[in-house]
Amino acid sequence: TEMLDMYPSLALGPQRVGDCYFIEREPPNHISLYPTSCDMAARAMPPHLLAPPPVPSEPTCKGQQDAVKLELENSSLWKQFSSVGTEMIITKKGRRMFPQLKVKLSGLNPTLRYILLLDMVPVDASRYRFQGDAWQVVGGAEARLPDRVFIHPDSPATGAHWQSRSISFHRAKLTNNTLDTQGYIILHSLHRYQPRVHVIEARDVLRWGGGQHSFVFPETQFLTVTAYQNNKITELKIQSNPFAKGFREDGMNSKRYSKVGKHKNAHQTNAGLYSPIFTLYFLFTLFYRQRDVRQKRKLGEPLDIGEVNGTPFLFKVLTPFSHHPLMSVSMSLPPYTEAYPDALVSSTPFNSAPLPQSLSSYQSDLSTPLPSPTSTSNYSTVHFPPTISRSPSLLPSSTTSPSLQPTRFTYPALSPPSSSPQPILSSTTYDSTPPSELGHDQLSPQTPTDPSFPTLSPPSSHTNQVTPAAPICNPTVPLSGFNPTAYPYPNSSAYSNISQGTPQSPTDLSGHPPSQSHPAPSLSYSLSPHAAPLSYLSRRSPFASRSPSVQTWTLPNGSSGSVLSALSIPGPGQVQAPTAAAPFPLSSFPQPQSSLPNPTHQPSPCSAVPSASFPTFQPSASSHIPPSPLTNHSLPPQVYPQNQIATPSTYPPIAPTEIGSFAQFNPGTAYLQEMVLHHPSLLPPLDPSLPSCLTSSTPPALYPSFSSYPLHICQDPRSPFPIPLRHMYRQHQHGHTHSQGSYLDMSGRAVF
DNA sequence: TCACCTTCCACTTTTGAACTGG
DNA sequence: ACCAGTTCAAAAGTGGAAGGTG
Repeated sequence: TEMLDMYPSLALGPQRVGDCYFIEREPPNHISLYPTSCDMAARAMPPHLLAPPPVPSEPTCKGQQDAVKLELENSSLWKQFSSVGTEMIITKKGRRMFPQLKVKLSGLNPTLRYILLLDMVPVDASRYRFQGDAWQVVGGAEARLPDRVFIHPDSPATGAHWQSRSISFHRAKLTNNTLDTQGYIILHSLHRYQPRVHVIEARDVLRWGGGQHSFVFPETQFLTVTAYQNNKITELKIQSNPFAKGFREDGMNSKRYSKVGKHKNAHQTNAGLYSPIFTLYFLFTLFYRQRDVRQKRKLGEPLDIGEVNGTPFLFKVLTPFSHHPLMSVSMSLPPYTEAYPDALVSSTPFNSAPLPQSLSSYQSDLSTPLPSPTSTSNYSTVHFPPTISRSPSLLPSSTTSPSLQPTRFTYPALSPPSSSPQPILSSTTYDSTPPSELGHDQLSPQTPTDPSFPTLSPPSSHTNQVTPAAPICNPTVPLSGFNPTAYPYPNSSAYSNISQGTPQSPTDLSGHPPSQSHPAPSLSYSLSPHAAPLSYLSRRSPFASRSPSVQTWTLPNGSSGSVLSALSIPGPGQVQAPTAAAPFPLSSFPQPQSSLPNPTHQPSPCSAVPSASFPTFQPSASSHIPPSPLTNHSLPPQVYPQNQIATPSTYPPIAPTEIGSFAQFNPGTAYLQEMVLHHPSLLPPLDPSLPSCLTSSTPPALYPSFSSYPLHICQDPRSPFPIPLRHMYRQHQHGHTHSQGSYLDMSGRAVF
């Protein structure tokens, strides 16, 4: 009763008792490094036992309409760091991230509850070293560590709650202590990681996963270090991080001028970011009313799960041992054992998703629909051939902003099938660079900026004026020629442009109305049914040229262009097709345009896009970049049948390749293509009978970026609960505070 | 010797209990 | 007794420096 009071919509189905939920990470090849009994049991269970009957959803495209969007609020700051090569300190005791991951959610059902998770996935399988002002690959990555997920302290909270404020994951800590017991996210030093944010619908404590959306912001990639390697990063950190004020030489707080100007700052708390409730009692709140928990704490009474109803509930994260970027991935949703109330179903965007594995749009790279127990034939599986990445080195050539020149990175490149290197971008046309977004995110005006990001250049114009990018119209290129293998994850430049996309009208980049003019190209197969058109703008770094111009790429639109707007993809404009030696055929697609007047101030759009769908981007330090095999568009598009699993034998050798600035998120290993597989026993099958927003030409959903490390939510048929909630509660009592958020490790333990 | 890591330091911000007043 | 606002010491978050480790 109390629980129902707390969660009015909570309706505990009898069959749920004893059930156990997991957030599971599964290796692409379904080989779990840490297979658990629960997981094994789940897999052993017939699909129909795991996947409840699909909830009758409205035959509408509401899912699209209400597509969940996640925007990176402090995108400009991230871009500044990424332009230099973001480094994150990891310590034994745990270190927070800076910049913080600050996002804004929208598109949620205000009445439903959601859980926000943060995790980190390796960007590649390499270890790096900072040498000669550049990051270079020095070997293979170390064995993957137990994955841990940071649960936002507000979780679970209603959609209204999440949408009413900025969401910060600043409390998440990174550690290099593999034996960490605090539950911090364990990372290897000198490795590259990509943060991911997951939004999971939690209708009630026993029914998670009504919808699952994962978001990735390429500009948030970082390299882990125990001590800063690049002094440019150090400078940026000191200038940007309030805690580092003591190291600023200019100002009253400089420790060199210690005792001077020292003052306590008024309470600049993050009030509003975190509710005083829920947080650390994340799981607890699933069973208790907050006041009950407080009361028990006051009385010193232990909180035992048995006091609730004996329903085991847990999240589990499985860590894939092997994580070759090309490995297959699988994702599953928690099956529901009972249909949601119609009202709820209709009110939630997730439920309307017709396809089981839709990577819906770029708003969210993961949108998991309700499972269907009867069908498994529609699992969308895309197997991408090895990604070829061989990018020409990019060296800072300009002195425009010497203090923050892009750091060169050398990434391992997968051997291309083709021996003839092709420039990813052989020729570029530029338009005016949008004004800088400086002054944002605590950056001082003097903070050197890297022109690599459109928002930062030109350095001389640190104004808030918006200089809308005026992408040159790109001749429509048949998408049929689109070769997924040639399009690794886009670099940050593209995103930076996207985030600052100028377009504001619903016309596509080529001036065509959204969605019809251009038939879905062959690429569409790799896009989710909700996939939106994607365009990229890349600006040449001032380092390379004083004549800023813009490259705009538009990817095929897998479905309606309306979704694209969520990505804040640059607008109107046109697509500048790569000229000579274009890595791939380009075409302009309908591009929903942002309604925001000032694109440069828009939060960074989530890059929740299938990595394979991104065109390879080459930092344009030079317009005469040596050809890259990766961009060899002569390679025929390869479409793999669903359920096809990539075999390690297909992995190309890794060869060190300097691919330019970290900030550029160079193509290649940074975002390797991934293929999608669905867990046969856990994945909700696609019900063909369900209404779909997809057009007949729209291929099955493609699992988006970083699908190699999917976040799984599955139901375990067995009830044993490895760790009593009371234990977690006690941990909390003696450990972190509620507001610190909570972590889940691969073993299913919640660490507070 | 070197790259990398750990620990400590001095600084700052954040936090929350204690206090105060209505 | 309760609530809201303020105060302030402790805790926590910073990068630098020195030393340790392999």
